[in-house]
Amino acid sequence: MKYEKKIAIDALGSLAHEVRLDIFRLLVRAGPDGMAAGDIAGALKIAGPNLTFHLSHMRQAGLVSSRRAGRNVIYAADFSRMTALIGYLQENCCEGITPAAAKQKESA
Amino acid sequence: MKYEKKIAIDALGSLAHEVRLDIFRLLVRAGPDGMAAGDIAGALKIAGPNLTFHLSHMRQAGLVSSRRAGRNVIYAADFSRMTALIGYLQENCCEGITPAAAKQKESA
DNA sequence: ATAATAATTCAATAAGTATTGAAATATGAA
DNA sequence: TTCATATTTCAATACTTATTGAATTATTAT
Repeated sequence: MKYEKKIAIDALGSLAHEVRLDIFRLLVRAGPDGMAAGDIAGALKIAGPNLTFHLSHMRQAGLVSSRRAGRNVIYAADFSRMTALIGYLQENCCEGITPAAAKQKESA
Repeated sequence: MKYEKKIAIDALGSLAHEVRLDIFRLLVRAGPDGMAAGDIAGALKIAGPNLTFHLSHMRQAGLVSSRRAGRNVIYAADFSRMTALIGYLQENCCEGITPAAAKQKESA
């Protein structure tokens, strides 16, 4: 499979679950500083092991990064993967429908 | 769950599979006229029942529409769901990173 | 060193998704 | 009507993903 497509599918699959979408939105709102795993668990009421499972999934998909800070592990949204995904969808799945593509079409 | 979020998750899940992403991209390229199920199966080398399974999935998610034409059933991409998905992701998962949002931020 | 807190790993189970081949339905042609 | 083509339904199986509770590892504080 083409590399770019695999990246896109991994990101799509990672976001296609309520818990993970909630996590990602929370981390987007938290910004670059991110949030401790425990705080995410508290905010979304998810059990520890389940949270780890979903965060690992998202990290594998490149949607979040993590770093340790004392006994906490801080997770942060990785925006570049998100914008790459949107770019992929616009280029491959829209064909002149989105504003950006429509603009291109206009000037062609 | 919020309605808009459910719609987004369904669309994400529907696109998060190689076969379905391939189908969708094929239908996007085919345009509004769409393609007969058999032609999709031929182009992507998918067995009939499996194709039906994936197309049903996508129709349920609102990504494709279908109509019968003689003995063929024609499937077409539904662009509005796709653009709605991109809009959702930009609004909820990007926070001022995409060009559009950056523009808004600029003028704010 | 001991205890307390934070997070992860592990193993078991439950739940959901994908694929296949055979059978059924729908339409059009001879 | 009978036959051929197109698609779907069905049932079985295989595969993947999600959830839970118990045990483990990592870090800090006493």
